[in-house]
Amino acid sequence: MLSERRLQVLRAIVQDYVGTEEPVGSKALTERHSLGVSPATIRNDMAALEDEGYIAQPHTSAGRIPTDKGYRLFVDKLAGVKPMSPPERRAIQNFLDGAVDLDDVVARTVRLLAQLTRQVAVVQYPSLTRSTVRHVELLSLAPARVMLVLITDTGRVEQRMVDCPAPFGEASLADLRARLNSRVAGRRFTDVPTLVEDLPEAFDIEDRGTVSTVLSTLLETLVEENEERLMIGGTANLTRFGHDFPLTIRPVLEALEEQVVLLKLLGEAGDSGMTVRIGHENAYEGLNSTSVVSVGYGSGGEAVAKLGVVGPTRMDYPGTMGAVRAVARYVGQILAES
Amino acid sequence: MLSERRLQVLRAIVQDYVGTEEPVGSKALTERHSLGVSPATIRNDMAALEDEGYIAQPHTSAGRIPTDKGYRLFVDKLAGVKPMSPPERRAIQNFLDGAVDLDDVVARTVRLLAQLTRQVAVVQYPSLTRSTVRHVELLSLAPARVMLVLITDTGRVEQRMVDCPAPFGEASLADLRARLNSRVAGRRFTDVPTLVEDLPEAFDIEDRGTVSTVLSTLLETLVEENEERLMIGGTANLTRFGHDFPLTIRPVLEALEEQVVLLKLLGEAGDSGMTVRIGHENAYEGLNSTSVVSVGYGSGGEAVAKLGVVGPTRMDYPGTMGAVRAVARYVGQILAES
DNA sequence: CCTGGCACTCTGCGCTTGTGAGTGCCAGCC
DNA sequence: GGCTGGCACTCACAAGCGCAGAGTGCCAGG
Repeated sequence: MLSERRLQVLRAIVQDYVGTEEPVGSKALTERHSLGVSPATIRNDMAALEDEGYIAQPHTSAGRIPTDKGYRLFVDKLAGVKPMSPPERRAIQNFLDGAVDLDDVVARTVRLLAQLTRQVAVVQYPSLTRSTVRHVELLSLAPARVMLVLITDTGRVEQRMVDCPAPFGEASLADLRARLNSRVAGRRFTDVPTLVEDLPEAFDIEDRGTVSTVLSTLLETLVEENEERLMIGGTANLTRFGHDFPLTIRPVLEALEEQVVLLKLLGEAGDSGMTVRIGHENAYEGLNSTSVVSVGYGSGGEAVAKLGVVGPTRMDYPGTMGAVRAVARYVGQILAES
Repeated sequence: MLSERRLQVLRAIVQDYVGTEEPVGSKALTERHSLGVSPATIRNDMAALEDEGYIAQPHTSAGRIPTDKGYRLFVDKLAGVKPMSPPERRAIQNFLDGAVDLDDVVARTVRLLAQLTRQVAVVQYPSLTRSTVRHVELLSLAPARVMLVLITDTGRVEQRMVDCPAPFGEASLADLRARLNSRVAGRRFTDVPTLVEDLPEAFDIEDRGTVSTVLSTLLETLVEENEERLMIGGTANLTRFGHDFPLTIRPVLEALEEQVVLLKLLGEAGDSGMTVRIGHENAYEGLNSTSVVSVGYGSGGEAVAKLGVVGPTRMDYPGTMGAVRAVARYVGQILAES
């Protein structure tokens, strides 16, 4: 177990390193923090911290930098979440309030997060599977061609073309529309399959094929869109990384383009509360030198999707966590209102 | 006027420089291209080309590299568009054919373009203003709350909530829906305002307020969405730029995040045919060391939006132009089918 | 108008050296 | 037992130097 002072030393190292981006030595530490002991003592503490794996030296006879394990301890025990200041909160709210539709909400959220944290922001669109159906609309575009439009409670809209096996009258279409909506409107997406199971039986034999086709397209939409969408922004902030660019930045950009990777990343994060994944804690190799701070957001008490930021392991954790939490909270409010 | 051989020399310089990324000297030129003259002669030609501003030396006594003006001449006079090979064409078509909806078409196009050109790809969503209305749907969600859904011929869907000044019956709504569609379905977006101008007059006095509200929301949607959306991809390819990263890559990433800048960029490009903007020809400062190759695409003969790639001025112009043209062509086909 | 030759000018690389920050360890002090 | 000052040691990094190589411009001759 580490003594209180050694924890203080670790905290000081993390703070200084985050600020200066340079390995921090024992002398500098005593000068910048009033620890009440001499550099030599700090050196002993540092040696102990290094033995335990919390800090490391880039080269012999250089200062120390925190390891992933060191950051982990810092985040868990030594640092809180820095709340946003009232003016910042107002700015967030004002900025998000101007959104006109879901796309706009997501786009604004990404921009906001990227600006606040000066890092790369990732925002997942509200997930279909956890949402409920607001309305299903069917439009006849041609005698045997129907457009299916699905509207969710979060304002998301999906549409699909359906080629019917047989012509389908306007009256039957209206009938199907009415029956469909009375069954699924307001229900969760996951419940839809069982709710519509026996629907074809209510129709004349010649329409059943078409009804089945429409329904299976609807179910497909639910499943397919389960591969959810997301939006990223602030990639220019990557250039603030170390100056050892190409090697660092490349895999990160690649990871960001692979939405699958990102979705998995967000998915793995805990369902409630904020999750911080530091360096090698990220399963994806390209993100081994980055940290991901993520949190769920939602219109009610329940999370419908996640958002977060990706930045260097050497980041301002309290500030970043504060910004992420605040943004998630306000986005949830906006969604609840619309 | 430049002699034929000097043009050949310029072409050779561009090709070699694009290939090797290093300034090319007179000796190397004679070795790699059979120009039939000695290095000394080439030197004279180079001096002439430099006087005319087509090439430049990074430092005294280094090889030459093409200037923006040099690339311009190369693109205009010395190089054609390199057509895609049949297997490549098939691959493009196969890849795009798998798309399930408009978002997917755009997403796949971006990926494809980025992979083919190994550069940053930009694809604009089919523009609303140049599209036609396929259908307008009105849904009553609450007595005084209507959802407006606009579906375009390119498959794009926009929706808006409308808060009505007075409760609006299901019958009136159906009436409005029918009248609205009979007027605007199949018409161009730009024509809609005049087409619906006198519509409120056809309704009872108590409904007119609501009808006007709905219509003005519709018109707003048309205008607002005129600020069009786009998707970008392949930013990881930026890391293949020079090794003088931070300075080069940063402004480019920033430009790519500013959709406004990109839209302007695409907008400025000629409406028909392929446009190549080289280096300083780009109005936006951050893109002064990049070239943009763009072209319109559309479902019919007419362009509904544009797509293109952003890369270093030192790019393989014939290959890039070939890829951009081929992709645009196939995307147009896909859109026409759906 | 082309060519070969020649002197000149740079950049880039490898080498050496010096400096400074930082460490580890030890003996002494409280 | 824990803290402190002192001391020798290690390395990364910057500066200075010399050298090789690539490339140029120019000129005289074919």
